[in-house]
Amino acid sequence: MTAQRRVVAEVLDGEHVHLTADEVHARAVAKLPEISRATVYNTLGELVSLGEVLEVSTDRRAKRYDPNAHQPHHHLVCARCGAIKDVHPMGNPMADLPDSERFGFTVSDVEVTYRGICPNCTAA
Amino acid sequence: MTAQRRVVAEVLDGEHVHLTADEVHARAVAKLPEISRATVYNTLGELVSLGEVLEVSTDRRAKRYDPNAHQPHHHLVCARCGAIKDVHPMGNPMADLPDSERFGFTVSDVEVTYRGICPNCTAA
DNA sequence: TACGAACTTGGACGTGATCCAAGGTCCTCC
DNA sequence: GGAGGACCTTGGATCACGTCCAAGTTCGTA
Ligand SMILES: [Mn+2]
Ligand SMILES: [Mn+2]
Ligand SMILES: [Zn+2]
Ligand SMILES: [Zn+2]
Repeated sequence: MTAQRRVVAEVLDGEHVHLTADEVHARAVAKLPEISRATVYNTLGELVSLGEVLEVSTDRRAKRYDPNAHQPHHHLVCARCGAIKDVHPMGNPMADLPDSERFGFTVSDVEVTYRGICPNCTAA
Repeated sequence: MTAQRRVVAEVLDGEHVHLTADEVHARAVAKLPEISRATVYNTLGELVSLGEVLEVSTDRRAKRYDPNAHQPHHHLVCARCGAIKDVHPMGNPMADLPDSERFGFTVSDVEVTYRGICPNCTAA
């Protein structure tokens, strides 16, 4: 556990957000000025392998890193400004895929992304 | 309607597949040797705007172009080899998001991606 | 035939991510 | 304390994918 890794972990800890690697880097630099982008990428990659942080790809821009890894959830994304909310749809989407639609796959995961316009963007 | 556009449309027509722009280009070149990548990108972009073709982003690699634009469906993806199947889960995932989980958004779309291991990759 | 709109082309450019060789830190063993 | 080595960090090079752009081409119309 180096100072660099601690800082990256701190940036993500507790905050219920979805930051890009560059945003994590910017916040890390505020605490440890000389931390490099490469180290931020390395550390984020390790946290993802450890299951402490999730990668979220709601658009084709930068990946976002989600520290809310222990409570399963899905995402609601504003198509205009990119704002992201954690959501918990009812039911179990996995159970909604009949065997006849599984083509022999061993299905292990399902990811649901809702899209729409957020209140801010609706007002503007 | 130029020869180039016709060829791109032909490559996608009828086939129930999910090709990358490069794969479309490769197949187009087989029919019209001097078609350029730029034109393939332009034409795919137009087909997407017209609603004739869907963009599918199941991973962070190249976008895939899906001519099955008229029947709503979701995708089942092999985490190992990337194979993609069209699937039709039961129920309406949109209806499963309670108002209390919408945060004032106007929700217009939902995208469901199942992940697992395909029979080929399970065998190997 | 002359003109102009629309299309095509190859290559330059942009973004996000990964790779890599060099240098630094720190623990262990003598 | 000093040498050795494992592991980490760094900046810049490189990569993949996509977009942009200026120049050239095609083709319908007058
Ligand atoms: Mn989240
Ligand atoms: Mn499809
Ligand atoms: Zn918004
Ligand atoms: Zn597979």
